[in-house]
Amino acid sequence: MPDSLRRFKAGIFRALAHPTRIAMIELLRDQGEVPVSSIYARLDLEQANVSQHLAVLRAKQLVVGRKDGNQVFYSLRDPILGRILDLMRQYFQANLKEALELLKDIKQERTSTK
Amino acid sequence: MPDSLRRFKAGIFRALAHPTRIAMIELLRDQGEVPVSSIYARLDLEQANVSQHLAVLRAKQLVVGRKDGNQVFYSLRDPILGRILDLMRQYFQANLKEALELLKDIKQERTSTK
DNA sequence: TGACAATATGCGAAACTACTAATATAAGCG
DNA sequence: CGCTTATATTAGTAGTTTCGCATATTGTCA
Repeated sequence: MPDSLRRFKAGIFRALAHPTRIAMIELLRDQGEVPVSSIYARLDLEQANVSQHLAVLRAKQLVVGRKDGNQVFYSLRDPILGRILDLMRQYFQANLKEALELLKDIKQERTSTK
Repeated sequence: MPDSLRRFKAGIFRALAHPTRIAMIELLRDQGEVPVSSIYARLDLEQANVSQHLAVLRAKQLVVGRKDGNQVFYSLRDPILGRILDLMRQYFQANLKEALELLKDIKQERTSTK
C-alpha cells in the first residue's frame, strides 16, 4: 500500500483522536442533523471551540454543513463513521479487563495533572 | 457516555493516527507475529524509531510483545484492529471521489513542505 | 441601513508529538 | 568474563495541536 494512502488513513484517525470530536460525532450519529448551537449547548462547550473542532472534521470531510438561513446544520457525511465507533465500543468490551486498567490510568492523569 | 470513555477511544485513535504505525499494524495483521528487526527492515525505518512507535502501540495495548531469547516478537492483540482498518479502506472506497481530492492535498503538502 | 444572532477565523501561549543521535539493558556466545 | 546482536530508553529540538479570547463574516429583521 502506498504511503499516501496510509497518510490519508492516519489523517482520519487524527481527526477522530480527540474526546470532544468523538462526542460531537456521536451526537451527530444519534441526532442526525443538528445546528452548531445545539452542539455546544448539549456538550457544554465554548462556541469557538466547537467551531474549531468542526473545522477539523470538515477538513477531513467527516461532516458536512448545510447552511439554512442564519444557522449551519451539521451531519455525518458517511454512516460508516458510526460503524467505526461501534467497532471501537466492541473492541472496548472485548478487552474489558485491560481497557478498564487503561481507563483507570486515564482518570488518574486527569485528576492528578489538573 | 462518560468523558473518560471518550478519552479512552480518542487515545486509541491517536495511537492509530500515524502513517508509520498504520504500516506497522498492517504488517502485523498480514504477517502474524514478527520480530522487531523484520519491522524496521521491511518498512525501511530506523530501529529506534520503530521501537518508539511500538511503545505507543503497547501503551494502548494494541500490540503485545513476546520475548524469545534475543528478540521480541510482536503481534496484534485483537484482530478487531484489522477490521477497523478494513472499515477505513471501505470508507476510502465509498468516498473515492472526495478521498482522492484529499489525497492530492496530502501529496502536495508532502512535496511542497519538504 | 443598523443592530442583532449564529458561526467562523486569527492569534499567542501551553502542552504534546516525532524525529535523530546517543546511550542503556539484556540475551547469547566464545 | 568481554563482545556482539536485538531492543528499549533518554534527551534535545522542531513541529503540531489545543485552548481562550478577540474579531470577522454572514444572514435576518426592523
